[in-house]
Amino acid sequence: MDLNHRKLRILRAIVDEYILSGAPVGSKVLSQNPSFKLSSATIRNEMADLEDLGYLEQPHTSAGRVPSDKAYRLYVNNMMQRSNLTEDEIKVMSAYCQSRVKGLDAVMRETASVLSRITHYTALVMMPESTTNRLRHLQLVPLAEGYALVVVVTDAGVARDSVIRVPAEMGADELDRLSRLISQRYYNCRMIEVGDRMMKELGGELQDRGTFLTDLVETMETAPGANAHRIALSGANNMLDFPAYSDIDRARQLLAAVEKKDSMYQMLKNAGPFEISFRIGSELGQDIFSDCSLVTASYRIGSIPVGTMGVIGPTRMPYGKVVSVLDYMSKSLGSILTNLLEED
Amino acid sequence: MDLNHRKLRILRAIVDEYILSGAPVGSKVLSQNPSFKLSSATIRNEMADLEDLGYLEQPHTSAGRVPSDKAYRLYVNNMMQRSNLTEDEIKVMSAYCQSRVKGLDAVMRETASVLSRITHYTALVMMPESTTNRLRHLQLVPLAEGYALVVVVTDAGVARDSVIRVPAEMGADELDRLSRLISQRYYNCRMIEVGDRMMKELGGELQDRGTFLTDLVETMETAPGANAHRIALSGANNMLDFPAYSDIDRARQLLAAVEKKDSMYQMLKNAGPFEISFRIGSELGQDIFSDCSLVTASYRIGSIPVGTMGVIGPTRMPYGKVVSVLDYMSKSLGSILTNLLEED
DNA sequence: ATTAGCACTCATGGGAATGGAGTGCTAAAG
DNA sequence: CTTTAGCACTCCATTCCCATGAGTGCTAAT
Repeated sequence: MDLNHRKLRILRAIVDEYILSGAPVGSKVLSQNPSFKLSSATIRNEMADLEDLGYLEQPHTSAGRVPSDKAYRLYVNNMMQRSNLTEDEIKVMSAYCQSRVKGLDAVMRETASVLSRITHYTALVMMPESTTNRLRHLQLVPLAEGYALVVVVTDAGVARDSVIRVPAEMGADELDRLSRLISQRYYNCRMIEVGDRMMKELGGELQDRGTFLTDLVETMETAPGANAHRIALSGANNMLDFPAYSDIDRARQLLAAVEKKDSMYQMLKNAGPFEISFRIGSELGQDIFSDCSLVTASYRIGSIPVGTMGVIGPTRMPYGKVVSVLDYMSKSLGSILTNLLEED
Repeated sequence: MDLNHRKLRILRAIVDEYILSGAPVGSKVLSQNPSFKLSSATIRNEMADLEDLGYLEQPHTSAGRVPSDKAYRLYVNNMMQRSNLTEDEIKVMSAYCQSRVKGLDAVMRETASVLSRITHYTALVMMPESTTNRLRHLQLVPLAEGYALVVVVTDAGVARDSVIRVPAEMGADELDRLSRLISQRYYNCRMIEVGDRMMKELGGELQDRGTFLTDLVETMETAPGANAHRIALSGANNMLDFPAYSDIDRARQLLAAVEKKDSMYQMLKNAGPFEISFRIGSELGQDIFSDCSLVTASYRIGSIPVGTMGVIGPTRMPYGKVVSVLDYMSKSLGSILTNLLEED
């Protein structure tokens, strides 16, 4: 008993049908599909086999069959085909592409928003980060006495701000001089190297400034990609749309999980820099997401993958459609960023 | 038939009880309260009166009474008293106060997070904004040819970044020169004036740069408070905790409404710069929030109100507790910001 | 003015009955 | 050996009914 051609065809039909209807599919509806010239009894036998093989599950004795995670995995690997986008969808997405000239933050939020609106699922977009990030500019802006705002700009086109203490005797002039010095000397250096070099090369000059230099370096390093670990999220409430979460308690847990941006970030990160990748149900390794799948696509600046975007939906999502949308959006975002940030 | 002393006492007891239990309160439980030396029948009569006056409502004939919005309004105006904070709550809040030295963004998010964790409701915190915001620093960082990142820093301690086009012939040097010029010349100018002055004073020098100057000014002005219209939000999923939203459909609508940050911003804004203000149920003017109240508190930098924070919860929230928490948090945030940003 | 008493209303929750979808098995047909 | 028709069986979902109980409004007595 193995997966012969007929079993594959039946399995595929079941997955397609279940994705469409959301209800367990029985042998009868399949036998009515004119492309099968089989009776419901035959199909029942095959379905029993498929269940033994772990591809199908039965919610209860007298219900139809539901695909297992294993079945979805097989489906996305071998059976799925991308579906075409509708005109409406293309319209929304290309409108989004035109609306440039904004901060990176806004672009990311907008991307997530479009993704979730089109798919009706929850969208996650990781801020671009790369180990090859380079320094563009550093500015220390004096605030109250003893405090300064550190603004770091990298070639990822993002300003990140945080506040550090500075020795009281350092005035605006000196902070400005220092900003200029660092900006010039380390222009275009990789962020991962800047810290070390600063410690070595500026340590002498600043040795009587207490912990100022170490603080500054630490601040710069905790923002290695200038946006490390940040994600944009949109459409979390769409989760409530699908029936698996009609139980209010589970819904709450789910939303709470989604609100933890750290762990969402990890999920995206774990997906790796692949063009398209799938995590199905149990593969996500989190109980609360056992009925969900995460489909991700990485986006590139030039040819270097710098981030990942993804969609979380029910395991029975229309993968073909979602893949098409992600493909389109990741390329759009990539080209927007590339245009904006590429070395001249 | 007017609101004599006894009616007020009864009404107050009903509100207190209902806030505690969440179930319609009947005449019997009140008559068992030893502080009333009245039979349930007497109380029933009074309750009927209170219903006629619009302070109570009956979900159905044989249920107890539930306070109306009008009753809550009376309650918060005249009857409510602040409740003391528990040691745990104070511990959480003071821990939060100690964790300084972060970007403003992080402080705001943290504030919202603490608020929602303590109250178990949804917390909103408006970014500080003020018509008296002053420019600290402007930096134009060259990106790809023809693009530059604009970083605006105001005395609200925030960097805001967005991208604009620049004439191709303007090199890094010139952008830097211009940044320095603007930063110096307009240092400490009110943001609302900077735009006009720049147009007048720099128009000549930059007249052959196409729309560059207008673009720059517009960018700076759309960030008048450097953070205009931005809010931090936390604990939206707490909404699902309360029974009024156990209906999954309503829950979805609610979450969708909360996710619209614009309208949430407006709600905060409408509350005005009062120390504490309440919006109860229908007073919020949005159907979906008809079972919710918004309690807000403004926070100050020095003595100037620059923003508002608030908590959205069910109309039957423990107002006394929420007011205490908001009071504490708004003062904490105010002092954190004041320390950080006050003129030296 | 207050209260005891009583009839009445209505939401709630627990069976019991019903209908229907879908299965597994068996035996017959191809 | 494979396929199919037929049938008994299982289990869920829906509906209906009824008992229960909380709470009310009204009336008459205190």
